[in-house]
Amino acid sequence: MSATSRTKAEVTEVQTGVAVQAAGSQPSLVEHESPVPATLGKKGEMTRQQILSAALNLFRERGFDAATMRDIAESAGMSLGASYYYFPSKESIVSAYYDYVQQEHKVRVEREISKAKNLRQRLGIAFHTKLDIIQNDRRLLVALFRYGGDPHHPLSWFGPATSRQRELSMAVFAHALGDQKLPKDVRYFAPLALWALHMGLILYFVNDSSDEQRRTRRLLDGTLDLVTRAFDLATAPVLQPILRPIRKRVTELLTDAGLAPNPG
Amino acid sequence: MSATSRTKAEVTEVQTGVAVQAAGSQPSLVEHESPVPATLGKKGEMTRQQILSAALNLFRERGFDAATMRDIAESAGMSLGASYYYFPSKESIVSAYYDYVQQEHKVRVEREISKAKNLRQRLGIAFHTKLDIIQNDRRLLVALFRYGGDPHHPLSWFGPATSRQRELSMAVFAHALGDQKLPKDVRYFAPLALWALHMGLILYFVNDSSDEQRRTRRLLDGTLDLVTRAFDLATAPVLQPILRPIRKRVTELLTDAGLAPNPG
DNA sequence: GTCTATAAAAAGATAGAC
DNA sequence: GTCTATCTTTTTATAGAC
Repeated sequence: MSATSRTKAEVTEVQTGVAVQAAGSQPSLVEHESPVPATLGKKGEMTRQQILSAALNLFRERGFDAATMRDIAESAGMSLGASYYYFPSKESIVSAYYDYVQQEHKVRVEREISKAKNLRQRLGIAFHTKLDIIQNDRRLLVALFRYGGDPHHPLSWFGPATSRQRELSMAVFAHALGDQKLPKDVRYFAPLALWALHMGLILYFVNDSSDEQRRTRRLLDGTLDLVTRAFDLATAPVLQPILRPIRKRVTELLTDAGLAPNPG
Repeated sequence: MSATSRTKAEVTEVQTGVAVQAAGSQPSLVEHESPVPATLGKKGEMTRQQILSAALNLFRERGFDAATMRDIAESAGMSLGASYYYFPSKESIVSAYYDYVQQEHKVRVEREISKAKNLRQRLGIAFHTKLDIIQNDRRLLVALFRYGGDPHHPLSWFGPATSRQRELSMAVFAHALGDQKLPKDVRYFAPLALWALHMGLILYFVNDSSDEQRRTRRLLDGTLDLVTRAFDLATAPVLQPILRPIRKRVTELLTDAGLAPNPG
């Protein structure tokens, strides 16, 4: 379990959610395509962060449904109408959170990836840091899965509205793969496969009631061992006569299914 | 909590919801376990079917969210209160639909499985009949995925409330496997794997806007070709030195993750 | 037993004053 | 930018007719 040794300070940063974000390298965690006035003054930006922070705390405490906009507004020390001024809907708060998660994931992986000595460790960092970031947000993550099956909903994982977040996430996994020697087709689809795997693990994670979700961590480590072995097998010369036609077929299937990255 | 030994008074209490909140538990789950209240007379059963039918039509037309209980009741030719007498919530209608799907799936597979001449064809029947049944219900199926990530919700795929449906579904896939010669561990986890695969395909299916979802059908056929080949490889003697330790590891992982069927 | 009619409450969202 | 007041939709619950 390599990347799981978060310091307390870092965890606290995640828990407050607002992420003190040392020296504004990025403008804001919360620049979604939401109709939020781009012209938020310094004070307005503070207020927005207050609302976001209060909302995330409430989501963590009692879940997405049970936390009402009235509660959020009150907890942030303002009126209901004021909070709607900053977030057009309850879901847009979740979207802002998700943007934050992606940004944080990218930053952490880029920071820690150099410590890894092989593919297994790089994958470990990519996956474990993701879980680290969302460790305390299982009740909130429910809202992210809620619209997964609804292709027309703005928060659907498959919809166009979240394509940016999806691609960012896949880019992180691609980065974690590094210059690993892999067959061309494997390399091409690996980020997608890893993204899908990580979504499945998050689904398990959300449902994992074990202490600090250690079960998910064990499952993850075991799965990554197998994934690494699979990558090894994928390059083993003796197996190529068997594997190459299979890879070819898989590539055709995924492409025909419209699942190829960067379509068109 | 035995769903079969329910007195009439208890059922009424549950359905009106009075005793539910007092107890603080989730007795409404019994609705999922006994989809048709035994206390309904012949006429009542008709009425229930009317409501179910009207609801499904509306769900298909405008989706789960847009169809209100008032619409459903009106479409079924009765009052709001009457429909609540038969279904304690909108979601319980979805649950009834899902019960129907399972039952229909079982019946169809049992009816058609004898036509198949090999494993590939048996799997084809198992998967395609499932898609046949839900072919026109993509907008409705959204509601099935909605609570997938919420372990405490009665309709969560992973929750105890839906375990019966899950096991029924896996049993159908196990039946489709027939007496296919497979390693013991592979056979043990195959129904779970096939169930998971079929859930993933349904997720794709729901998001598939191609004509009559032909894309999903193609993806399914290609995937089943690969699955069949995988089963072949799993039994190929020359590959056992490589595969056996991997299978062993996978078995350990799934068992430790609590994903083994018939736990305990 | 079965159903009608209606009320009350909750929560998301908005309008307009300041 | 922030507030108060209000709207709208939906669900839960119940009284009581037949």
